[in-house]
Amino acid sequence: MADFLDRTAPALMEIAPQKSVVALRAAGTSIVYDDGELIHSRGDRKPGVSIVETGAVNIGIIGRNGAFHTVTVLGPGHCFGEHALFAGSPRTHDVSSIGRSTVLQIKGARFLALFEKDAELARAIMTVTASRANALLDILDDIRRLDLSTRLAKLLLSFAPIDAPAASINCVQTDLAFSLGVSRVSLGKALKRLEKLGLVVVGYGYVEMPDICALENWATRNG
Amino acid sequence: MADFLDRTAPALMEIAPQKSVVALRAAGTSIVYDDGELIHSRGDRKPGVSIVETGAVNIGIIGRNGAFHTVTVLGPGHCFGEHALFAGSPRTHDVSSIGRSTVLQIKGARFLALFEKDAELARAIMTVTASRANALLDILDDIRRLDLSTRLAKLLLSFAPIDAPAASINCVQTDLAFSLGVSRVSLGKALKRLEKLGLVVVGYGYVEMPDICALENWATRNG
DNA sequence: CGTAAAATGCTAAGAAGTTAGCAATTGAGC
DNA sequence: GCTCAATTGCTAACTTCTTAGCATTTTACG
Repeated sequence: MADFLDRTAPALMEIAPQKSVVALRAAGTSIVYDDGELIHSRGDRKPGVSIVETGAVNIGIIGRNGAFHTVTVLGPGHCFGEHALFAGSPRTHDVSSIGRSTVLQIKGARFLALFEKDAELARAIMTVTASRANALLDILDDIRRLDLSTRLAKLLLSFAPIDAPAASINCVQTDLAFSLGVSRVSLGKALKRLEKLGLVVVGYGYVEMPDICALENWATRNG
Repeated sequence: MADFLDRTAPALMEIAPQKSVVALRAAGTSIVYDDGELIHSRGDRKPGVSIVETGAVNIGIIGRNGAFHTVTVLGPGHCFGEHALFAGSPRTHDVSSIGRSTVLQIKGARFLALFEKDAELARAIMTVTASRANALLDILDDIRRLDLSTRLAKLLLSFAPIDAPAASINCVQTDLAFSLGVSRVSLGKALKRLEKLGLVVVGYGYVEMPDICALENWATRNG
């Protein structure tokens, strides 16, 4: 399940200039994590920036009942930990590995030193953070203003390749429900509403959007 | 109605070193706005950073029905517009003046030039943005995980002075409902629940927290 | 002081979401 | 090809929130 922050915001390693990428790699240590292994815990006070090199990581919170509430999933090139570093707060989320992953770990002080010297890196990390804040504000607005079907349509559209006239995405309803923060039952109902309107086709492990343009128009009309 | 981003995240002008503050003032133009005057519109593509000098501004979205959905209110020292500038996106919100306000307007290119030269300023704006992203993530998590009474308790606590044993805050229920994105009826019910537990006292235009510590404990137990 | 506006309190009907559980369908792997 | 786990579809009872409306209380101010 790739997710909104991974898609809505650019990856640090993709927008940073080559020389900054090299400097980051030199400043950190690559660590391999097994499936499910905990990378950081909420409350940790040892700040640092981590960058996914291979695989993917799950950012979320472990609730009191032990269930993991996923906030987002980050893939290669994406960074995390910079919020806590710059805000000076303890880590706000638990991070665990999805499958086997490689993560570049850079100590807080090292990263800040690079940030001070390298204005291009500074601008890149600022761009990532600003884009994420934007995405979060959007989601918050959507939750307040739009009904579930519309939010679902927007989520599905965010998975579609740009400029494609139609698309089919592989996903299970449980994950879609997670992303939107609702139950599977509610998500199923919302999907059915879209299906009745002819905007999507629901299948086992996939959702098709036969006319992305129509879906976009519908979502725009509602929001 | 001061609001969460104003309280949860530091103000740029307060954490930036004096010399950066001076440079920012020199780089921008102060403009005075009347009550309700529109400062920026959602969709604007002319990027720039704005800093509130006096008064306050309302960040929000004007819905299709014409109603203004407030996202946050920013007071003196706080900046806005940097998301759109760094993310390279059009402005995502409408900004209007609350009462008469003075806003320092800095053109995008000028701000970026300062950002490149002045690492301390870069760090300050990064700190503000990271703190805001943190706050937004927290709110999103809360919406998914906590019931309304608990979220209300956390909101009220965010208005209380630090380390005070008790507090009374001036606010109308309509504004609290807005902040939490719920109706006034639901907010009233949530307030009543807290009142029955003896955690708050509700009055006309104010809410008292006679025992902040007890309220904090209760909110923590629930979330 | 008296009045009007603002704010709160409350009700009722209905919409939407939740949990829990079970049946039916699909597909992956032996 | 069969089996079984994963996934989807659906129902029912329950909870929460919404809208709409009106009564009551409080405050501001002429």
